[in-house]
Amino acid sequence: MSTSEYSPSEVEAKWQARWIAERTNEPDLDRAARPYYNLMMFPYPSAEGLHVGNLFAFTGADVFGRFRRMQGWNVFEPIGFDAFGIHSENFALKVGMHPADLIPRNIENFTRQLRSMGGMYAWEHAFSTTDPEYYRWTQWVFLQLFKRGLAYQKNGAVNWCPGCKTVLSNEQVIAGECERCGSPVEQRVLEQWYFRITDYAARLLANLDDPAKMDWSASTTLAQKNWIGRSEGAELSFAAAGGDTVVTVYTTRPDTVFGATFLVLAPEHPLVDALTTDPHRAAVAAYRAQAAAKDLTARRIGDREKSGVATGGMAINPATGEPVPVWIADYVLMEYGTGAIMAVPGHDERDFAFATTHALPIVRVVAPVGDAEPAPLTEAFTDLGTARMVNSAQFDGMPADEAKQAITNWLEGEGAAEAKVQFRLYDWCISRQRYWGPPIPIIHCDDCGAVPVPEDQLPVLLPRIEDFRPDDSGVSPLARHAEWYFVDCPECGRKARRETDVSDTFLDSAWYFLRYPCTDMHDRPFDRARLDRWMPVARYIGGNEHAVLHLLYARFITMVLHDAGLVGTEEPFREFRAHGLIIKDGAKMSKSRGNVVNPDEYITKWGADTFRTYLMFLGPFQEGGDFRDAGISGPRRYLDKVWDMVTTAADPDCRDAEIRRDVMVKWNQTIKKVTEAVEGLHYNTAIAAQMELVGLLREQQCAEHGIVTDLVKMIAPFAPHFAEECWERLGHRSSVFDASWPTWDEALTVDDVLTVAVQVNGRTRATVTLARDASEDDARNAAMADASVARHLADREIRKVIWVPGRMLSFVVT
RNA sequence: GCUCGGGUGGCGAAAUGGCAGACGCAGGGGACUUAAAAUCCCCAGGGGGCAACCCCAUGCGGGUUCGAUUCCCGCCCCGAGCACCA
Repeated sequence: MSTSEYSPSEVEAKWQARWIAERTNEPDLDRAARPYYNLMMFPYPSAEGLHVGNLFAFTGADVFGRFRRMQGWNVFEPIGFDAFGIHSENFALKVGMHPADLIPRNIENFTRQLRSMGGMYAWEHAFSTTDPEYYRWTQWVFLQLFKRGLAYQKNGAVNWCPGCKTVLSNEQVIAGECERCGSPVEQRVLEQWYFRITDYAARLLANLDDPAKMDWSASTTLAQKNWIGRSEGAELSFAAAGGDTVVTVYTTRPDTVFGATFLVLAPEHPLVDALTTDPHRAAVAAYRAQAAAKDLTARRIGDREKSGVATGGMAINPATGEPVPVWIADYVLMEYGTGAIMAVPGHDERDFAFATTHALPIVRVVAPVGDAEPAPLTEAFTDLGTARMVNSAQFDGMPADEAKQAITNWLEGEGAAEAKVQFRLYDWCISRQRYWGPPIPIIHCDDCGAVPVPEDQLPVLLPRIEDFRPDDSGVSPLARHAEWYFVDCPECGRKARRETDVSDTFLDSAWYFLRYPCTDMHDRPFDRARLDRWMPVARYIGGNEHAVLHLLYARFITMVLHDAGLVGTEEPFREFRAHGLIIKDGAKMSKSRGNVVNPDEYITKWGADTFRTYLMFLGPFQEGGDFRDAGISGPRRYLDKVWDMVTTAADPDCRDAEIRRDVMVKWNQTIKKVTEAVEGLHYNTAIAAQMELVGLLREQQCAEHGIVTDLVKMIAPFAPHFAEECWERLGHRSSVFDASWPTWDEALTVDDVLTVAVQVNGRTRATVTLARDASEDDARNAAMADASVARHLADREIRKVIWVPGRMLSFVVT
């Protein structure tokens, strides 16, 4: 290989081969002294290959892993493929291939691309979620939840996409349409499998605020909190007039109970029949039918007209003792709270709109302090802060936030209230009526019910069938295959049927990080002792599009396995950092916009190291950046300069020269700045700082061996092949990633002369050069001696002088 | 509608109370070359001035401060997420 010309293709091929041959990136999982689990979200291997957005995320995570490794950690950086699911299946249908043929091909292409970018991956631990050796244990995870009563079946109204012919989660429905194919979504009732994640709501929420367990990007933590949606309030009882039926409502504003002028039940509420009087029966039945026909999404986010009908029934307000009418309306959701509300139109916007539409009474019970004669309401008054109670009997005059507690206590004494914490989170539906996923390991027997497949009979292999296209029946294509469908019941031996739903891909990805360190084990999914060394994941880097679902499900599954004594840690990810998005032409990269950039051509043209450095340089990693290929020549020129500098530094005829003080200072400053910037994921400024150092070295014509050595180390996380080659040319035999990260001398990060700005009335008028330890008087004398400063101070009286040591001197004059 | 980000040169960006625009791209001028590429040097927010210098400038408007891109209040625009959660 030429020593004078930098040839990325040669350098990269050489080091990629050597890393594999020497197992450079395969830590000893059982004996690592300082284990550091560096995880990135594994990709879905699409037919299009990795795009620049993927590469940006993976490179950013890899830079951090390499940095930690040079700081002396034993870094485990695995990679794999999340290859089950509707994406793969729909694409296979579209191109007329079988996913079992398509996916290996895609994985091969992804593997090639991931190798070419030079990630520090422990390839010996790679897997695909579609490997039977993996999904065997995904099924096992299902059984652990089943055993603990956390997996159950229920009939539920679900979103049905007639295009994809499958159930969609609420978050896959965008404005009433399928997020994937755009078909209008319908409502269907199906029996499905759910995980009881709501049992864990309080713990999942509490841990978010426990710094001993979690240190996550603030935006991600916040998204999870909002998703779990804890609220505090009370359940209040309204006795139906003239009967023993009691309607229980949930409210977060028990202070407003005196203003509750009617009740609203969800149309599906079980008490509707009992409360409806004969004259209203027909209207109620019609309204319920209409609500049932609406798909869930239209009902959730459709027009905001507050429709509803009266039942004719009345209930007694427990605070006022007055009868109030009971209505039904589809703005009240059966899934949340008790499926019934007390409507307080004076202090809730939705109730106000409803009362206005249906001419129901509005009573004000909270008013701002200072409103002597509370004005009639023209809109709901929802402020709580400084408000006080009115029209509320013995509570009048009390601050509203105090009244919340006081009224709950009072009604509790009357047996009509109970304080209650409510969560917005709902149970996780894991059923998919599709083909391309792990079959749910359950056998349905007419005598024994839902029987788990014995663990020693796992995996329940997904059979290769050619007619995997879903139909309109709402049943998985697997049901059409009798030889697979009918089995003997594991308990009684009689003829039984397999569960034909497959599980959600989010289940595959809810535990994959537990499998990575244990892929060599074939008799168990993972090993407690080995996981105790590596878990929790030290740092997880991924996109904020998974802030809620994936990250919450992974936390939930880990928590369940922890409770079962199978995993030592309750929280899987010690640190999580969300990366930004790569924008092109002002928009997120996507196929539909036609602005997707294929990284291959850039790697071929510029080299992976240049491309990596460019991606990390174009903007702050946690915010993303704007991709434009014009900028890539900068990082390449930078590497070329370093290459030349290494050539000089490696020359034995090039004697180490005395290092000038300012170079010494810049060297130490750069190490400090780069170290701190990489630590904070400010990769763009870390690279900028290195460039500054290179600029100064070139200006001084200095290629001192020690400085160049440190520079190569600092480049290494960004341009790993390049750095290995430079390292070798500097005379080293082992990997640069086994060298230690450079350190700096704090005393040498400050120059012995400083430039200090001089301001007069807040405007900079001059700069003066001072010794590092100059006093205020020194600065003042130097400043007064400056002609410009003197002019601005002439004929003025100095009222005040502010001295910021080493930075600036400010005169305040008349 | 609510929540969270963000708005700085021609462009990507930096600076989180102290010289706004580091670093890089694109641009202009020069050197080298028969020429070009590559490389190197210089210039480069806007305006005024021969110049020393001066004024304006970080989405808009106010405020705090000796000093504000940074902190506070109000508004506008862009992006992302959530969506009748009682």
